[in-house]
Amino acid sequence: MAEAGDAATFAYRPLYLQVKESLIRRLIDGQWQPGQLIPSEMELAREIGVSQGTIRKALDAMAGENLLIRRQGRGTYVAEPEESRILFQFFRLMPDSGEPTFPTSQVLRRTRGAADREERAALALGTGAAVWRIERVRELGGAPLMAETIVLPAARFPGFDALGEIPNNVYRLYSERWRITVARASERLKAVAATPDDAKALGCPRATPLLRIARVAFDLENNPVELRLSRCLTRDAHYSSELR
Amino acid sequence: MAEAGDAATFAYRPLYLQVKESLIRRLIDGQWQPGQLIPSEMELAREIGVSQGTIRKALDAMAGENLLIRRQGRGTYVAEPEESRILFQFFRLMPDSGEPTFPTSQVLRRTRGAADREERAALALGTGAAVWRIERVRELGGAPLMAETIVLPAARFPGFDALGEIPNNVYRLYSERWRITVARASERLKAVAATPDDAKALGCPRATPLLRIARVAFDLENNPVELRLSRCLTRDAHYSSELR
DNA sequence: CAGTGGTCTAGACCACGCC
DNA sequence: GCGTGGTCTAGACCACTGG
Repeated sequence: MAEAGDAATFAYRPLYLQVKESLIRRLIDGQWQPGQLIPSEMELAREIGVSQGTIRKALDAMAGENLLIRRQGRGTYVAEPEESRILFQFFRLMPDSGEPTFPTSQVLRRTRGAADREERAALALGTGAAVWRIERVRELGGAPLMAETIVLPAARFPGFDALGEIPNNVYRLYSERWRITVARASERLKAVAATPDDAKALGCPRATPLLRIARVAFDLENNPVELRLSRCLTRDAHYSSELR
Repeated sequence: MAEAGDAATFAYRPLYLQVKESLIRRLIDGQWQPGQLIPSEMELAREIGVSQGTIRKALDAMAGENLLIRRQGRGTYVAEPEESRILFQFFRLMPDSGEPTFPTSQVLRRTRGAADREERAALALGTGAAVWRIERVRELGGAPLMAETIVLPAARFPGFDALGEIPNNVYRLYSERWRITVARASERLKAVAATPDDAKALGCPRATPLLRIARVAFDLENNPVELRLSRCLTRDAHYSSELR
């Protein structure tokens, strides 16, 4: 980290970004675990050999990406996939009135098969790659809200079949069981008509308009790790999006 | 700005936030106009009587909210509602394949009336308040994409009836004609069935599933200034949302 | 070449949480 | 009272832009 200013005219990267990447590497390697208190700014500055201000810029950037949580007076922690954070960060479907709540889940099926064309494209898989598929219904206040299909590359989730019950918060499961951190996700929304299967699962008439959310989730190294297809009833709920 | 550290234990506001608010005030007052080059960091620091670093934090925060555009070597500019920025910032409906494009608009109707319950709630209006309503169809590549109703509080848009043609980019119109800057927007998405009117405007069968976007746009002072109801065909397009 | 924003440093003080 | 992150300052140098 001594060659801070060698800036070969091209490929110049600010020091704080280099520091940030080296710290993200510690998250990827598992050297820093979710929930853990990391060293203070002063300690990191001494260890890495840069000023406290440079460490600060790196940590602030990581906190801005929800990888770290900074708490004045206490320290800096590695972000955890706990319910409330996931709810706020990754779950944009809100009841029309009342507070956002985490829906319950009921798993219908869990199968293994060859990834189809769409799944291979979304998950960057080769032909013939195997995937796990989880189908579940999620309810809010006792009423069905969404039918969901989660598709996981089998290669990234070894021992998936040996798993007992699948919990509601699967991102915590990915983290604890396979050390996979979901860092960001990209969603594509469309309006579709309920298929007979959807109608049955959701208890709605066939061809009811549903909000279809196709989500691809990415890990810390920006590899796609999950494809999720949700078909949502939006009679009493909506997808919330803030633009600025 | 001399009493930087009087911090009455409660109601403490960091200096850079106070500076930021005073600079936002210059935008609201029109002292700084869209597109204008504002004074350099050093000049502002001297004028306001704080360090360059504090000015920087304020300007960076404003740039993060897309109020300013900073360009190394050139200076800091007030953001303008130009096509490409609006497209990127406020228009999340993308073709399934190909680059995002700004759709064309054809205005069907322009009427004035009393705001209904929903409009009053969204725009924070009192009973009996008047609104303008613009109904238009937007097309992409010659095919109808969305039917849109724009609702504006008449009080905020004086002389609206004297307006000639309504341009495609209405945010630029708001800015140039009424000095209203749209700083952020909040959207609620649902799936609905096409009404007969929608079906006619969009040239689709009745009851086709449509993506319904209800957007409320806010000005620099965080007052709602526009309600927009869009019903979108999502056969060849989708709403894009990035979560991190 | 001068001027701008961007980075980096070093040091002081403040607000906060915990003991 | 101590250690943490948060703010504020001052100054140096770097990368980029335009004349």
